[in-house]
Amino acid sequence: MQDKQLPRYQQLKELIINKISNGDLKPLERVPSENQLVKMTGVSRMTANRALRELNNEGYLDRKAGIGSFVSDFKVNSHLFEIKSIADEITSRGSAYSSEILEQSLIQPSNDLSRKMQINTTSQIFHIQMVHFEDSIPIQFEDRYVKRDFAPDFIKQDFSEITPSSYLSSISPLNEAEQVVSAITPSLSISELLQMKKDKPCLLITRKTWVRKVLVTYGKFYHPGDRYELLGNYGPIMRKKLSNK
Amino acid sequence: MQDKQLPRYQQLKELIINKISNGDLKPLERVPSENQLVKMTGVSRMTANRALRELNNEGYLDRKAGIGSFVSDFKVNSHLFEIKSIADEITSRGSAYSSEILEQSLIQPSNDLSRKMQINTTSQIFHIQMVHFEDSIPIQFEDRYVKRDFAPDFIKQDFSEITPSSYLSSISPLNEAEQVVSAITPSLSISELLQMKKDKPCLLITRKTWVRKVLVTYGKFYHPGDRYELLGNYGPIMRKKLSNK
DNA sequence: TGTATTAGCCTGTATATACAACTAATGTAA
DNA sequence: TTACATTAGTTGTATATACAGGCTAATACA
Repeated sequence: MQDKQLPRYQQLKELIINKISNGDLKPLERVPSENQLVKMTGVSRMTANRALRELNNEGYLDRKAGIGSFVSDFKVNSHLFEIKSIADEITSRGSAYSSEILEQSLIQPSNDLSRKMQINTTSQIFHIQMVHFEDSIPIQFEDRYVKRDFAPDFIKQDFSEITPSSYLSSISPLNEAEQVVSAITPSLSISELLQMKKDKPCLLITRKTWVRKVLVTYGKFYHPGDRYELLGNYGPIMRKKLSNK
Repeated sequence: MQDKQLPRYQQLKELIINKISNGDLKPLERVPSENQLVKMTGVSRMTANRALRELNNEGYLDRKAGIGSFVSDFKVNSHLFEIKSIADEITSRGSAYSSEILEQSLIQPSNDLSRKMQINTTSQIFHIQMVHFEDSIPIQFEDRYVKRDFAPDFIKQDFSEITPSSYLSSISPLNEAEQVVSAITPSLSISELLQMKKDKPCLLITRKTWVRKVLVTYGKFYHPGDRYELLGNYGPIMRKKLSNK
C-alpha cells in the first residue's frame, strides 16, 4: 500500500530481480543490455545503466564491458550472504567429501515445528537428517526441514550427489537468512553420530532461510567443537569479476 | 603501482573516505554538498552525486534531501560489519550492564603473540582482561591485545565507563575484521570467571581487526554456552535513515 | 510583533549526449 | 591461410540540463 510510485531505476531493478527469483532468468544467463532496456521500457540509457550497475554492486549481476550483463552464479558465490555448501567447503580444503543419509521423508509437523516454520499443522513438510564427512571423519550433522511447496521434488533428490543447501539454492536464490550460533553439550545420539568423546562441546548453528519474505527452510547444523570453526570476514566487499574465458 | 588513473567519482570517494579515516571528518559532521564539490573539484554535479550516493549506500554517509550529507555515526552502527559493543547489546535488551577489569597493562609480547599481531618482539603492546556482566551475571570474558601506536592512550582509559570496542572505534572506524567462532571446553580459570558449571561448553570468538590494512587488535571473547548466542542476519541491507529531528 | 511567503540550498531523479575501452565477428589484403 | 583492419555492440564514465520535493532562513506583509 504505497501511494507514491517507485523511481524508474528501482522499478527496473525489481523487474529483473523478480525474473531472477521466479526462474525466468537463470544463473549465467544473459540479461537485456542497457540499450535493449531503453527500447523495451522507454527509459533513458543512464537510468537503465543505474539499474544494472546497482544490481551489479548488489551481486545480482556480473557485467563486463564489451560482453554484456549476466545473472550471477548464486550456486558458487552466494550474493547476499556467505553460507557456503559444506561439500564445497570441504573439497575446497582439498579433502574428500562424503555423506550418509539417515532420514528423508515427508512428515506432519508438530505444533512447535509448525510454529517455527510458520505454517499450519495440516500441511506436510519435508524432513532430512544426514551426516557430512571430511575424509571419513564426521564434520556436520544436518537436521533440516523444508517447506513442501517450495521444493516439491525434494523427496526424490539423491542428496549423496548434491547437498540440500545446493539443491535449494538451485531452485531459487535464497535471499534472506537468520543464523544463530551457540555452543552446546550434544545429546548422546548426536554425540555418537559425530563420533565425539563424552562431554565434548558442539557448535550448533540454527538457520532459517527466506525467499521473497517466505520462510522456506529451517535447519540445525551440529559440528564437533574440536573439528570445526566458523569463519567470518567483514570488510570491503571483494566481488568476483567475470572471467574473460 | 597502477598505471591507469581512477575514475573521478572514485577519486572523490577515496578523498572523502580518507578524510573520515584520518579524522578530518568526524562522525555526524557535515560533508561538502554536491554543488560545493562541483565548485571545489570541477566535476559535474552528477559525478559528485554518484560519489556521495555510493558512499551513502556503502554506509559511510547519511544523506537527507533538503538537509545535507553527514558522516555516519560509526560508534552506534558500524558501517562495514555488525559487531556491536557488548555493552550496547546488553542495554538494548533492557538489562543492566556492568564490568570488572582484571588486567590492563603494557606488556612485552611472546613470540607467538608477536606473530599473531604481526609485529616484532621488541615493540610493546597493550593487554586487557575483563569480564562483562548482564544483570550481574557474567556473559563474556574479554582477553584482548591492542597495538600500542594505534591507541597510545589505551592504558589510561577507564574501561568501566567505555568498552574497549567502543573506545577503539572512536579512535578510527575499524574497517576490516576476521572472526572465528568455535565451541570449546573452557579452562578452569575461565570457567570460574564466567561462573560456569563443570564441563559446560563455551562459545569462543577470536577476532582480528584491521584499520587501513594494518592489524590493530586481536582478541578472544569467551561466552558461557548456555547464556549466549551469536545472531547473524543476512539479507537486503536495512540502512538506518537520518532522522528529521 | 506575529505570520505567511518567498528565496535559496539541499538531495533525488530523469534525460540527452558524448566519448572511451573492450570484445566478437566480419571483411580485406598480403 | 594468415594477419590485420573495420565495424557493431557492449559497458564505463563524464557532462550539462532540468524538474521535483524537502528544509531553512530571510523577507515581506498585515
